[in-house]
Amino acid sequence: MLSRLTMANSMVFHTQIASIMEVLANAAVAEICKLVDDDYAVFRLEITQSQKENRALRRKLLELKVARERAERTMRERVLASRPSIKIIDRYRGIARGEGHLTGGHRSFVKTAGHNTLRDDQPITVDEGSGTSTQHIIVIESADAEAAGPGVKQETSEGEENPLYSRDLQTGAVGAPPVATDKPSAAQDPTQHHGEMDPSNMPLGLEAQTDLSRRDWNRCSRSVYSDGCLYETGEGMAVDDVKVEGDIPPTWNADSHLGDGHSQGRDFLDYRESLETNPNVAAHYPLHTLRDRDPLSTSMGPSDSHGSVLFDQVLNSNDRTRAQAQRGEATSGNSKDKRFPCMFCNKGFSCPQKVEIHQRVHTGEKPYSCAQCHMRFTQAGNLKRHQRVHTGEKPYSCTQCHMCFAQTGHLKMHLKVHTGERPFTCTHCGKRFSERSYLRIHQQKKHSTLIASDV
DNA sequence: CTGGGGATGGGGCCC
DNA sequence: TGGGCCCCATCCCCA
Repeated sequence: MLSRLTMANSMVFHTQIASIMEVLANAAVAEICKLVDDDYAVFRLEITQSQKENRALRRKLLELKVARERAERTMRERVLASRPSIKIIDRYRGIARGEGHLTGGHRSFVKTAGHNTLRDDQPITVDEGSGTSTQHIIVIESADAEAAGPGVKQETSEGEENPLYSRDLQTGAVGAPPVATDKPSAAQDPTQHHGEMDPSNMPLGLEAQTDLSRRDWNRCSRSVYSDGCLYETGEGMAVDDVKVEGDIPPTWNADSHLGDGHSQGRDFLDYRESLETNPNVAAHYPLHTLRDRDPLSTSMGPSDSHGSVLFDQVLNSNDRTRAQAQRGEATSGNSKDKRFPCMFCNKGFSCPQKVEIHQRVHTGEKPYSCAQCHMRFTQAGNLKRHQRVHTGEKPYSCTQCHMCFAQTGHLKMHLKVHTGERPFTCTHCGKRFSERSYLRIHQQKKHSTLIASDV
């Protein structure tokens, strides 16, 4: 009886143990499930956020492409309006519509602003939001052979004739050669020593830039940026280290111009804006390569009254080039002696260094900085000349009076005061001026309507 | 008219 | 000898 009772108690005990174990196990499982659910919820939240970010980035990328296409179309229309017989169909149009692919078809080079090592078919890495992508930038080219009129040479793939040396494409309707109404006679005009250049033969840029010409330039050009630069701070000369492989060019360094009265923050923005509306540049400098260099991202400070200086320079550079061409000063890209073309405007130069210097007009790079005032210059000679401002040196003295000048050109101008030389004659009223700029100002003030009608 | 700076071309030097 | 590199003169524009 006693043993039976003991056995019964034992069974009850075991039953209770089993029950407790089951409860504990259920509790453990429930806790584990709860943990899993919590983690899953967090995981889902993260995924959702990532998806949102991806959508936002995709939308941003699309907006960039649309904006780029719109800017290019605008400039293309302007170009076509000025050269109605030339039609240019570019591939970006197809890209923006999703008809093309950045990596397909013809490939071309891309030059990131501020660094000159160029190679054909060189991929670039663009930051388009969260990630990076490697793209081959397509040079705008005439893709629609039927659209192009007779005589219009289209850019073609590698191995074809270098359009830089081809004048075939220059058959568009262009204006008559400019009439130099503000010029003195050839014998009088001191500017007539420049080479001849029919402005109508200026390469359009959109069509003329070819892989062949670029290779020629690449082959012959060196990268000054990879050379490093010297400092002559002791003499007030300083040259920045301009190794800018894919980085912000020194010109746009945040520490270069903050508060010095020559902030280039907006300069660059304006410059970029000009590039975005400049078909010559836009064809070679895709906007994202420029946006990657947005100085705002480098904490560039706000601009000042000088902010649009570079903007004007860059915007006016093409105008100035055009004006020089009209004066017969621009050099031809097809000359044997001018076989190094600017990748922006196709203007030819005799050696790679000239191209390097010239292209600073477009890139805004100013590697030479003054140690006294932080002014920056594209050329060492200009910096050297500038430093006379600080030294007070005026080595050019007038033999007729006590005047001294820091620049020889100023002395030359000044001498006309004594000689009375006035070689520039207004064709409208006959008034004579010692300098072309005076004549131009005079005509703008007095004969603006006549000038407009001349054009 | 002066002064400062942008930009180009020529020429000399060096490798 | 030719090309790269650098310096300088020069023209030009603009304030």
